[in-house]
Amino acid sequence: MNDTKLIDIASALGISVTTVSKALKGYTDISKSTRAKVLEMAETMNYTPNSVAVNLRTNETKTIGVIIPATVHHFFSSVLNGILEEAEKRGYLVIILQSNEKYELEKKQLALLIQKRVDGVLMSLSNETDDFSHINDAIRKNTPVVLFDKIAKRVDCSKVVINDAKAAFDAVSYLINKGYKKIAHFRGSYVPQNSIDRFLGYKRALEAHGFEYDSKLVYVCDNNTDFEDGYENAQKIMTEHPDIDAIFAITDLVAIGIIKYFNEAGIKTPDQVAVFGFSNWFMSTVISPKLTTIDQPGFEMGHTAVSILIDEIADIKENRKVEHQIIELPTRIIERESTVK
Amino acid sequence: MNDTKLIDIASALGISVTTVSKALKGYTDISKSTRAKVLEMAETMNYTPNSVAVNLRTNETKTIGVIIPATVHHFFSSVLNGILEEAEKRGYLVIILQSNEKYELEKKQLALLIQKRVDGVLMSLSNETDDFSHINDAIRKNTPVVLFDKIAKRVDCSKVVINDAKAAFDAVSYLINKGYKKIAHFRGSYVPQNSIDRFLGYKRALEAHGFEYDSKLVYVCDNNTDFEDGYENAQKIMTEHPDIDAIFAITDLVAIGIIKYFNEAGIKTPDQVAVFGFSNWFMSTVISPKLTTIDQPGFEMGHTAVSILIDEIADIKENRKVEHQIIELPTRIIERESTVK
DNA sequence: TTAAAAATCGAAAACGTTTTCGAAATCACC
DNA sequence: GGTGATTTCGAAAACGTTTTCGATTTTTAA
Repeated sequence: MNDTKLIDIASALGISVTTVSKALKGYTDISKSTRAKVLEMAETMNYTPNSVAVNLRTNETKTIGVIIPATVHHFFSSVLNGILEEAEKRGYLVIILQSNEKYELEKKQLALLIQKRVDGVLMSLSNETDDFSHINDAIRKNTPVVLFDKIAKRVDCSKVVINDAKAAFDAVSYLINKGYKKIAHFRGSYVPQNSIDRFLGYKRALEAHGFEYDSKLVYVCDNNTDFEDGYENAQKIMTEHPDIDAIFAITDLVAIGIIKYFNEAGIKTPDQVAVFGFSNWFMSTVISPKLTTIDQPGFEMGHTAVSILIDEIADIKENRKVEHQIIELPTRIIERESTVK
Repeated sequence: MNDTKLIDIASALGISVTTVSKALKGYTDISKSTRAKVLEMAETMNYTPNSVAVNLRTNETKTIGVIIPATVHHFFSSVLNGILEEAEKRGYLVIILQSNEKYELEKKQLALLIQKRVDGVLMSLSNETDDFSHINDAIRKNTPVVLFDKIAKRVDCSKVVINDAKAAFDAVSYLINKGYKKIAHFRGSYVPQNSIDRFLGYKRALEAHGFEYDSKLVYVCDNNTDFEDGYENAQKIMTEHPDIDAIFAITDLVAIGIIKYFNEAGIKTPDQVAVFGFSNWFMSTVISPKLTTIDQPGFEMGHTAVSILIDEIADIKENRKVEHQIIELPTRIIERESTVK
């Protein structure tokens, strides 16, 4: 019922709270005999320290906060797994918050976390976020922040990302090298950085290989909860530009929508039109034909983000200067059926 | 840099900490004028209370813990979303832990959470768990626990579940009513309750409709991370029992594996063999033919679990007697292509 | 035997709040 | 102007630890 505290052990043994505390923490100025007695009594009384009291005294909570923009799905699931695993390994607990792509909520949640005295926070920015003062505030208050995936270049902190532009460049170059001639792009909406970067990678790859960029071959898919967007735009592009032979989609989800339409419309993939996705979500092996895509290492991203954060927490605690790192995780092409004839 | 505390406001205003605290919390024994001064000063000094100190004093953390057995994927993603949304609405933070289906880890994590003084915990049990003393311990220490999805009947606490046996019964009855005559079952491993219950539902449905149960038509799929298990067992059953005309799979994942094999082997679904899944994961609409399945309301499960937990927390705080509830969320059949000829 | 050194312990302050309870000041009323 | 009621404030204890620093005891060395 009532948990036992230091003072319970102390009075049971007729010694002071100080001695009990020191004995439990292995201080050397306690004799082996009383130390043994304390340990035994703590064991039988089933003592566990009250973390809240410890936190107050030591001014650290061994807890990190995580703010993700979107519903826990697909890519963020992997990141979350990486975060949880590494945090567990390092002895940290993790508090999760979702900003639902809202700047105001993100700001409020960050304030909540630092009020909660988390030792650090991991964030992936909402699509709306273009003011970063809340993040700078947190850092100024000595709560380190590391950004992952959806970052802002202008804020001075550690980041772990993939190179979206390069990954997209590679994808489109791959298609070109495979002999595809008229390659469309189904892009995301205009604000998020990775949407922009993937689009730029597409454009640059075309230009680098002497293809001319045609803005009419770029379609916008801004719904990222189901594949209807890809489906409908696939239908549209095949009436407007029936002679395309490949589509680079911003997301596996969009790519799935495309393939579903093609399958229903009797358009052969990849023979008539190849499809290239992005992220390597689980379902990309479920669809038929299996989807060629870019592997986005979510698990590693979570892992290294936590790792960097905890290192920075230690640096701050020890009054060392913290060196911000920008880690760019490698992506790679996963070649499957949707692009090989 | 250094956050401001009550005493900073107090000394800036030349009043006591007590008065500041009371003013901020709206006590009525503070004059409107000093209250206004305090509020303004708190605003300009950018005061936010130190939650750790508050927690220590008030003995509550406004935080709940969640322990899930498996990697955050598929079904648990939905549950997690429900949990996060409802917790946010009720003003609670949530700490997430994964037991990786290990009893020892689950036990350790639960201890960690109550040491952290979370106000309550939500758990879904690991497959290994068959001793529930850790849960009873938590409850005895006045930390309410509510179990969801993977529960234990023998522990006395609130639970939110679906009726796996009934859902399976409904699924198989549906197949029978559709005219399928020889229905196999791809079950899960032998320990988890829902694996057992779904199997029982299958068996009872057969018997209830005058079909005879044949244990040779039951195959075990105990790998729940990919669909290879379903794929391989589909291959196996079609050589051992080529005359089956339907399979009820314990999971959408298994069902996907079956369909993938059928697609590759030229076995028509549903014309030759119908396939019925379980859970209504996103990918069940990605596969072709689209999968008929049981909708398992993960989001609602998370929602109501949090709701019940927070109510119990309040009950305990107010010294009311807590009444444990067993909530059984409704499931329903989602009819798609894989079972309609 | 004695002085110095080492070993062992505990009082007390501190972390930042909240809340009880009593004191002081102000008010209302006759 | 005196009494009682009301308003307004603050001292202090409490939440459960950790850690400093000094006090006491024991051991060692001469």
